[in-house]
Amino acid sequence: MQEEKKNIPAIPEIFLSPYKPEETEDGIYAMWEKSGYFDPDKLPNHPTEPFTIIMPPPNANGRLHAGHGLDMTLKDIATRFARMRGKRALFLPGADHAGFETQVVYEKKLEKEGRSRFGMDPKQLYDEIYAFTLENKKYMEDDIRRLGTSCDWSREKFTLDPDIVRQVQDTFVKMHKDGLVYRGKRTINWCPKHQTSLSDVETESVEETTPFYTFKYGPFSIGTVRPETKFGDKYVVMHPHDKRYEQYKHGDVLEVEWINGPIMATIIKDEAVDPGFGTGVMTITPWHSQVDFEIATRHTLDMEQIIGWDGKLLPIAGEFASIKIGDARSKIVEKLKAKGLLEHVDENYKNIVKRCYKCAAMIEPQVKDQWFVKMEPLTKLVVNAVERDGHIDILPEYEKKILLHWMKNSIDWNISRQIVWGIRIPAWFKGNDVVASIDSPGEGWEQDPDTFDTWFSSGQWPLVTLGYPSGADFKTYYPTDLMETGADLVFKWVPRMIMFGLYLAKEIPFKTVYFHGMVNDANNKKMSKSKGNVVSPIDMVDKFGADALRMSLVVGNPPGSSTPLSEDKIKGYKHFSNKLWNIARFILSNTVNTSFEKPSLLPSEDEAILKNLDAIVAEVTKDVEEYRLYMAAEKAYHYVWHELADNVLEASKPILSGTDEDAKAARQYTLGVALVTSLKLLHPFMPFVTETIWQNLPGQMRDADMLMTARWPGSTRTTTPG
RNA sequence: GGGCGGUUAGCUCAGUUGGUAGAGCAACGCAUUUACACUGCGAAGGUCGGGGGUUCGAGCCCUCCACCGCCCACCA
Repeated sequence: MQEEKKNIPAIPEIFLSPYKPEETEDGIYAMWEKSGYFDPDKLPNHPTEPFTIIMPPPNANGRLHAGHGLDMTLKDIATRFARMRGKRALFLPGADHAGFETQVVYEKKLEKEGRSRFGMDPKQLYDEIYAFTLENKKYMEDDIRRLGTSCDWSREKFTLDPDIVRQVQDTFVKMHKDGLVYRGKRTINWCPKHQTSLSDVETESVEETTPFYTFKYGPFSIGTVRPETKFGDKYVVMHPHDKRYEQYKHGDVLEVEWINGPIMATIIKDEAVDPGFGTGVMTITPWHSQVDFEIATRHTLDMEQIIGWDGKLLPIAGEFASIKIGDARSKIVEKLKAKGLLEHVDENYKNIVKRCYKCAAMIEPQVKDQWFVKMEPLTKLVVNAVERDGHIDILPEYEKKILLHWMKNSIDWNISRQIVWGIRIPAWFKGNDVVASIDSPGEGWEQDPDTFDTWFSSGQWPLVTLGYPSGADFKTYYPTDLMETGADLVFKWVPRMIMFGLYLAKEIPFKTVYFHGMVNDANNKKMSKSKGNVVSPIDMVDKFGADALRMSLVVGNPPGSSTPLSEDKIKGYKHFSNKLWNIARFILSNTVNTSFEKPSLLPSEDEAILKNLDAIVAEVTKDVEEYRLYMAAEKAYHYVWHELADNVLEASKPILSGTDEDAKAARQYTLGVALVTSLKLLHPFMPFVTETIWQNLPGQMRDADMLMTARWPGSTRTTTPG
């Protein structure tokens, strides 16, 4: 045995033990990064045809989660493929200050320390969150590196970089001039805990069972689920054609006994009332209900605030003033009952309640002066571009329907946020005058204290990261090739980017949108902290290597669908890394000192092996080109393990140990081609193990110093390993 | 209420323009030989949710039904 070991030909020592990703990955990444090849302008051979992916900037307030793992992997596969195909491949990384999200995280931290943002100096709060974010940003960036992401760090952008802020503010000023933003007193979603307004996509509608009360209101019976808002209800509304109430005329006034004594009620006839619901009569609270607000606007009725910004009843509530609305309901019902005004309670009534998507506090509709984006002219641009011109591919295709449906039904977008963590809105007030301008218009003007909704700035991300409007990168790399992001962003982000791209640059910012689904736990259940089934991608990298994680996220995971992530699956691909490692070991140890010259006459068995390999190369290439990455990965995997290793290598053993020197040389050549081609095919999916092997190949097998910049295989008939 | 998916092996899911049903995991049997036990070989496992239709041919296209899931929504 010992004697035989000595006869094993000399191959690099690293192959004598199993593949150990934990010992090589960091070094390989450092080598790539140091080479400068992540920067497309520094690539060898100076390619000209650009290929661009802008990274959806991860929130800089924490570590990456499993979804980010998938996110980075898919984009990195596309980037590495493009780079190997000789494109000027740019993958531009970023970090998101994530306005409201980060502020929520920071407020929790403050709460733990027994502090509160209310009453804090805004500047100090901003600075504290800034420091907190920068610290976390580093961890997030390290995580991106650990996954093998080949992005150009020299171009990294943060959403609060001065040039980004400047351009976002410029856009606002331009939109104001174009009449696309306006200041309006409108119903907004107000979170009383965080004391800020929220856009519709930042709220969650949940069905809940709430008692439905019917009260006596003068001669009428009115229904409500929110008695605590009813103090100011001095309008009673019914449908104009409702025969039951014919005797009451629009504008009639009558005195009714109500919560805190008699009030004067005015009859309003409006078609918004459904005569078939309840008694067909309702009172309205315009300040705290969208529907009521619209009715009141139609008839120019008074509106009065009942609930304060802090979620407590205002003085209009009389004896109930300063009580939190959550506690007020039962007390008010009791009083109305005592006054004999409670007619009926339906305990099983189901209605939709809106809650803050971060803290689940009940959203209080409030009327507030806010900045709104006038959506209709902009969504029209998007619908035209997406529907008619078809200059955009959306994967999976059905997401296009969802996107268009949303664009066709969107309502004006509230972009004001009452938080400090974000880009300040460049608007100035003096008395009743309003000016949109980056700099102060002069003496006595005060800037709007509000900041932009985070999607207002990230909606311009593909533009601003490339230096719109005049940057050199913008000219070279815009529009980008691929926007790959989570399917949950089909509303929040993607349509807004298209909107801004069309509005500002007159071009859709990307040619293809690829939506990935959720990464779930092994049982395909949503990961959540409370369920304790969260899998950290970095833990998996530590345990099985980045390549194994990447493969397990990609294989069998088509666009749009959710994928289960299990340790078993990742372990399986770690085994595959090792399999590839041993394939290299076997081929190298059987080809020591061979020149890899193509023999003048190739035996038919070798021809067949190469022909088969060509077919796989063609299929994988086509699949990646058409973004069927899940299939490309599986095919490459299947070929390498179950064809190359199981069949080709096994069949080669007798030839390699035989006495027919011509057949042996031919097979050595063929195996060399097969190894090099396999490494290239797998590189975009498994960059670390393939590059590690590449670095240990003899020079005559390599066509580039780094596999990362090697040529993507075409037909093996024209390829030699050397 | 509106929109969008899904239903294929025990489990998790692929299946590109319609052309002999696939993978991984699990389970079963066998095997230590020029790489690899983080292995190899083999066998087993499916009336593709149900009905109807188009077609020479349907997992795939059309239609109806059932069940599961996701998203959106201002009936008080």
